[in-house]
Amino acid sequence: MSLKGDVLSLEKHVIVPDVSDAELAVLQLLWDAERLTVRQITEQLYPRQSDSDLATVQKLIHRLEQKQLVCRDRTHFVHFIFPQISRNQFASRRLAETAEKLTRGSLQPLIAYLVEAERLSPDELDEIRKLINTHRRKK
Amino acid sequence: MSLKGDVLSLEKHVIVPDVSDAELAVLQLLWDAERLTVRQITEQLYPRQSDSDLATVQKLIHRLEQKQLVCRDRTHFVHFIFPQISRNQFASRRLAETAEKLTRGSLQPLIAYLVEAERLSPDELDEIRKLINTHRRKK
DNA sequence: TGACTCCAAGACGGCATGTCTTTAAAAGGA
DNA sequence: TCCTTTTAAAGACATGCCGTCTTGGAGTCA
Repeated sequence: MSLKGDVLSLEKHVIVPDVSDAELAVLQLLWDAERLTVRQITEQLYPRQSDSDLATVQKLIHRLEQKQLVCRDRTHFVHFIFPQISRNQFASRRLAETAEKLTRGSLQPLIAYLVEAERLSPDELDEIRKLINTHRRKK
Repeated sequence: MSLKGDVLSLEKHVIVPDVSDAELAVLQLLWDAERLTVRQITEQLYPRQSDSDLATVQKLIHRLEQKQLVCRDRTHFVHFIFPQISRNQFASRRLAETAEKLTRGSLQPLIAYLVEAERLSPDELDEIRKLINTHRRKK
């Protein structure tokens, strides 16, 4: 598997709004399933599935919709919810923004940590090495 | 300058509490200055320097102290405030925690983004390459 | 028609955050 | 010494966000 993908086509400086824990839980389900109904999401997050649980998920979806992170198919009575951003895009943009805030732009500490703390497999390290090399040649 | 340093001695899974924007502003000053008094911090963050501004900074320091991110030298009437964690440690741990939360452990997207989006200078890329190489040799 | 499901809107308490007030103690100058 | 200023500490407060819950209206189906 390659490290490349939709991450490559990212435009810079696109601000992605932050999300709460509950909102993130909804997004995670959507990223795994591609599209879900509010009931399907509630089934997985709130086993009780009470009326208010359904309403809670509706509210979370509504807020995610306002943030342009999900969208609805409203053609039918029961709406389908779609993620409007990929997990990779969301993660990388949020992380880049956080890094900017914490280190004033220097991303060295994070990379060093990731490499040294053995959070990356040998294969991943190899992929990164290749990425860096091809990137260097382009300059 | 080397990428290595205190980052290398990180223990894994050390949770670092998140901080608010105002708290981070205080930390940034402390990281630049090594140690400061509450008044010195207030001078830079609140030009007015009113009584309540002083108190606000006191409160921020107090909360940072509870989070073990700063400590006080209380031997004199006017306390000196010290950072208890380096900028690199704080940034890398917070970023790693965020990455864990967003990508469920896979850190590939982030690395790929950082490399491709040209958020790293040639020097930084070179440092990372060296890090990876020495790390591979150790295995 | 009646029972059920869904969506939308609003209300609500809890919590974090930044600000402000107050009090007591210490410091420093006249 | 006395008085003023400065500091630290504690608490009160408004605001906004977050997750939850209730309600009302519309659509679906037996």
